[in-house]
Amino acid sequence: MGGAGAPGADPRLPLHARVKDDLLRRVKANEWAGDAALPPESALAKEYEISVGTVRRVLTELAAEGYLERQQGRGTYIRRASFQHSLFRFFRMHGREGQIPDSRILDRDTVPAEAQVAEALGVAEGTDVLHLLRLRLWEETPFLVEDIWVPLPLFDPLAEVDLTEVGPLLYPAYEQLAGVIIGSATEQLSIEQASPAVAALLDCSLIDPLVRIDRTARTHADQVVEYRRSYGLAKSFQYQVEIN
Amino acid sequence: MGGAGAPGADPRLPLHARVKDDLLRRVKANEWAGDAALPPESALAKEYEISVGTVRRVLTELAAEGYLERQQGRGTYIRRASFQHSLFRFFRMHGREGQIPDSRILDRDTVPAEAQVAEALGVAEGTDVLHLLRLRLWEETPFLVEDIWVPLPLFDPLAEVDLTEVGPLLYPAYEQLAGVIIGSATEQLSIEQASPAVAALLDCSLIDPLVRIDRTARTHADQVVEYRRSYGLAKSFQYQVEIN
DNA sequence: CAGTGGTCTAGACCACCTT
DNA sequence: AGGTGGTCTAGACCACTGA
Repeated sequence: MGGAGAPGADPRLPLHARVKDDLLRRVKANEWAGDAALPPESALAKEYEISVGTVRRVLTELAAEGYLERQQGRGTYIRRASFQHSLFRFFRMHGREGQIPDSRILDRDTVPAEAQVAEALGVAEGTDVLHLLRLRLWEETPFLVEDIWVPLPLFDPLAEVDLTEVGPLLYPAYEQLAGVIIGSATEQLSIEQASPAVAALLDCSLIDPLVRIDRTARTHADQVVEYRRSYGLAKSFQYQVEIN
Repeated sequence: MGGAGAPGADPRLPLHARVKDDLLRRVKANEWAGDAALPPESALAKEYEISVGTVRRVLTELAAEGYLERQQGRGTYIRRASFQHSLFRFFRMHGREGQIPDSRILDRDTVPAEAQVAEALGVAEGTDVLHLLRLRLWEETPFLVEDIWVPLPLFDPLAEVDLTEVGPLLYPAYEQLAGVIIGSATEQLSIEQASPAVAALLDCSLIDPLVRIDRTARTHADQVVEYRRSYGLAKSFQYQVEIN
C-alpha cells in the first residue's frame, strides 16, 4: 500500500477521508463477505501505514453511517440486511405489529421492458426483464398487489428457481439467489382508481380509491436492481415513515 | 469543578458522556447566548479537568447532533436557525420541485389537550397546549389543512408573536421563537373521508378521499415538541420517501 | 487466557480566521 | 501574530468476548 490507501484519491484530502473512501469501497465490493469480521484496528493501521487512532475514527464514522457494526471484544462487521431486519426496514405498511404478511407469486415471466420500467431500471426500452406478479395477504385476505421488475441476466436464478422455495420475503431471496443486497430504496406514493385487473385481485369495486406505491430499490453501490409498483386498498392502508 | 463536570451524574458513565450531558445542559440553559462563542477546547479541558481530546470528542458529537456549529479558526457556537437546512427534510409532499408552498395560519388558540394530542405530546390530558390551524396553498389553491399542537409554556413566544411575522415554514419559527430545533419526526399516513370542516377548507366533496398524515416531531434529544395532523386531497397527492 | 474494541491522555503540527 | 479548531500520532489502561 502506498501510504494513503486509495491510490486514485486526491492527495490533498485528509488521511482519514482517503482511508474512509477506500474502506467503504472495499465494504461495498463485498470483501469480508459472509460472517467474517474486518481486520482489527491494529491490522488496518499497519496495512494503511497510519496510526490506530485514525483507523478508529474512520471505523467509528462508518459505523455511525450504518455500514459497519462494532462490538467490543468481538470485532467489526459489515452490517447486513438481516432477513428479519430488512422487512421492517423496507416494509412500511403497518397495521399488524411485527408480522410478516403471506405472499403468493401469481405469475412470473420474461418481458420486454416498457418505457417506465426501462427508465427506472436504467436499461434500454425493450430489453428483456423478469416480471413477477405477487399478491400479499393477511390471513387469506389480499391487501396488496405488486408488479415487480428486475433486470436480466442478473436475476436469471430467480427466473428458474422453484417458486415454492421462495419465502414470503423477496429481498432475502435476492441475496441468496442472485447475491444482490438491497441497500436503499425510494418510494413514491399516490392515490388512484382501481383498474379492472387489480380490482379483481383485491376484490374491490372500480370506484374504490387505491394507494399506489412506486418503489425503486438499489444496492449499496446505488445500482438500481428492482422496480416495484404496488396497489393497496386505501381504507386498510397504514404507512409509517421515520424522518431523521 | 469536581473532576467530572456533571455532579449528579452516574459516575460509572464514561467521562465523555458525563461531560456531554453537562455541556448540553449548559447549552440548553442558554449560556453563551447571542453570538458568543463557547470557550475554546483548551479552556473547557481545564475547566472539566480532562484532556483536550475528550473535549474534542464531546464537541464533535454535539455538533453532529445539531446543537453546535464549529468552524476552524473561529470557534464553537450554539447552532442558530439555518432556514435552508430544515426546508425539504421534513416536507414530503411533492409535485412542485423545490418550491415552498404558501402558508396561511387561520386560527391560533390555547386549548386543553384532548386524549390523542396529550398522548402524542407526552402531557396530561387537559393540559393547556397551543393549537394552530393552518392552510397550505399552491398559487392560492389550498391543498393541505393542518392542525398543529405544541406544548406550553415552551411555545409561549409563538402564542404571542405577530403571525404576519411568521414565514411560510414553521420549524425555523420554532427555532427563532422558542429555541426548539426539530431533529426527527415520524409520519403515519392513512386515507379518510373528508369531514365537513375540512371539505369546506379544501373545497372538495364529502365523498372525496383524503390523505391524513399524523406527524410527531422531536428534538435531537427525542423530546416530542409537536403533534401535527394534516389532510390533503388524495387526487393531488404525491409523497416521496427515501429508505436507507 | 489472548485479542478485540472503548476510553482517555499528551503533544506535535497544520489550516484557517481575526486583529 | 495569536488563537482557534482540524489532523495525526503514540501509548496506557479498561471492558468485553470467545476459546
